[in-house]
Amino acid sequence: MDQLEIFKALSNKTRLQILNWLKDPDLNFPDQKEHANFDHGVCVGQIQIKAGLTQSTVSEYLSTLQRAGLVKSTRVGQWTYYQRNEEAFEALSKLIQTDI
Amino acid sequence: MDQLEIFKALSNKTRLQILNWLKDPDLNFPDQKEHANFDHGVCVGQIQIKAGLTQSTVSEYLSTLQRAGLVKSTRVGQWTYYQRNEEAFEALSKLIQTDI
DNA sequence: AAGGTATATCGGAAAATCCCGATATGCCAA
DNA sequence: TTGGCATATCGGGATTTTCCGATATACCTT
Repeated sequence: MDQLEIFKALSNKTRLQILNWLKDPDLNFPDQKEHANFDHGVCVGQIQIKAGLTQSTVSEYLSTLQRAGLVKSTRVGQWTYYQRNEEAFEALSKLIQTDI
Repeated sequence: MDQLEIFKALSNKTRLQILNWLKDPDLNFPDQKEHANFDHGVCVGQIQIKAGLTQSTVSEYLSTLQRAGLVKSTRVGQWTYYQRNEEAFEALSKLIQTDI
């Protein structure tokens, strides 16, 4: 758990929004719901549309969140699905009570 | 509580160290102990020495932490004492469990 | 009032981050 | 195997952050 890397990852409005959207894929990504379930999370393209930024930027942001451990990804065919890593948030919450 | 401002304030190694040092002034600022108590926290000069950065930088960092609500300051004569705002950390810990 | 000390603010060079378009990679279907 | 689609990576201009030295402000002492 690299504190600094985590806080840097959280220091961006869009990345915070993405994490928030991933809390409720059903609500925030209705389009994906028609084609696939959310067992592995939400695919990059859906997140990109919602974010309104370019594909490259969103892909990079998701990598940043993953390097920080805040999300995990699953590749299925040509899609990469991202979902929150809830254990990381619990750990971060506790870390703030003890280490920071 | 501005999430983004808080995470930006925490996205710097020195600022994280300062917050950590302020958890135990007795241990981390023995020099101040000889001249003043820690009722209002630690003065900028002591923090500056420990950080090994210039006075202006440390002053700026403390302002950043204060704007984020993570520390509070008290002016006494020519000294400004800074101390942690523990309520903010508790709130942040809970915010991560609910809002992020 | 004058000089000394502690802190805050200003201006700026260097480094990091943001976000883009272009391109590369990997997978799938025909 | 060729073309199309999803995602990742690359190169770079614009903006922000980092950290400095110089200067301003505020207070205290004499």
